[in-house]
Amino acid sequence: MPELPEVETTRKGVASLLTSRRLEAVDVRESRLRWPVTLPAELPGQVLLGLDRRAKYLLFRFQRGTLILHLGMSGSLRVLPAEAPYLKHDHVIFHFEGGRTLRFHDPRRFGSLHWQAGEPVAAGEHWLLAHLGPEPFDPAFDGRYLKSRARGRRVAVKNFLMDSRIVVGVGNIYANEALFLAGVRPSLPAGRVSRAGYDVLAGKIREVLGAAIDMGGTTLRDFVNQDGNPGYFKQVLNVYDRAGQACRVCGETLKGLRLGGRATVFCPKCQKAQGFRRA
DNA sequence: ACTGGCTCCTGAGGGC
DNA sequence: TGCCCTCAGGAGCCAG
Repeated sequence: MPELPEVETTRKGVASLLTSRRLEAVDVRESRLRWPVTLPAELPGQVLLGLDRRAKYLLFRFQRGTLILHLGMSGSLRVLPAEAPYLKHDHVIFHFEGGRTLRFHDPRRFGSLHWQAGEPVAAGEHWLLAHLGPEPFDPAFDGRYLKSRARGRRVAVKNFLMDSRIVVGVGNIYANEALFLAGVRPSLPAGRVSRAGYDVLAGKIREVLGAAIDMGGTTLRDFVNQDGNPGYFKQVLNVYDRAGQACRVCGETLKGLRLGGRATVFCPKCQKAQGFRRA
């Protein structure tokens, strides 16, 4: 399940292999993704100018438009020689000049592909991207911002942080981890988290995402990096998937619950209602 | 304006 | 060994 670090790792890898290459053909082998895939006839023949990212969307900048790709839950991209055999669930194949192919592989088909015509910068106007909040590494994302957006909100702070209109790129794993490191209880209504709590939270979100990006992304079951090698954990996860086990800090048994339908784990001792551990 | 629940889908994992 | 059941999860959508 690609989280922001996996998407960023994929972006770097694919960009290094395909930037400045001309796309010769696109083979849509399965169009039933999250939304039906419809790509324009004008796409083949264009040169890939660069690869950007907004939230977990990858933005392939072509000469006359932008291809907007989301990996969904189980999606991955690989760059392979044209003659390499296709795998089951290789849904879209992009044939680039020089015999390289980009393959979008997505067993669960929660991923998506859209085309936004026009100058590359116009991709931000696409409806998928229009209402996204700031990137975690945007200077505008800080405790003051979070506190201002949280005023009056009764939704659990964990779900608040996972709302892409508030801040993008904070998936379930990192929401759990950041809340643990900040000492904030996930179920606390967003409006009741203190300004100090949000100051620490903003920093911890950047910390856990940044560390994972630096290491090339943590990985769970489905992630395959762009070279086709299985991913692996490098970052120690303190709470995610550890319900019932001992807190690494205090030894207390970690508790699991569901918030907004998502698996949530926290330490009852380290994560007090209002408080936060020293940064 | 918010909120919580639903939806898409396949493969992994547990129980027997 | 194999079958069946449950469930996970990003994020848009929608009803209340």
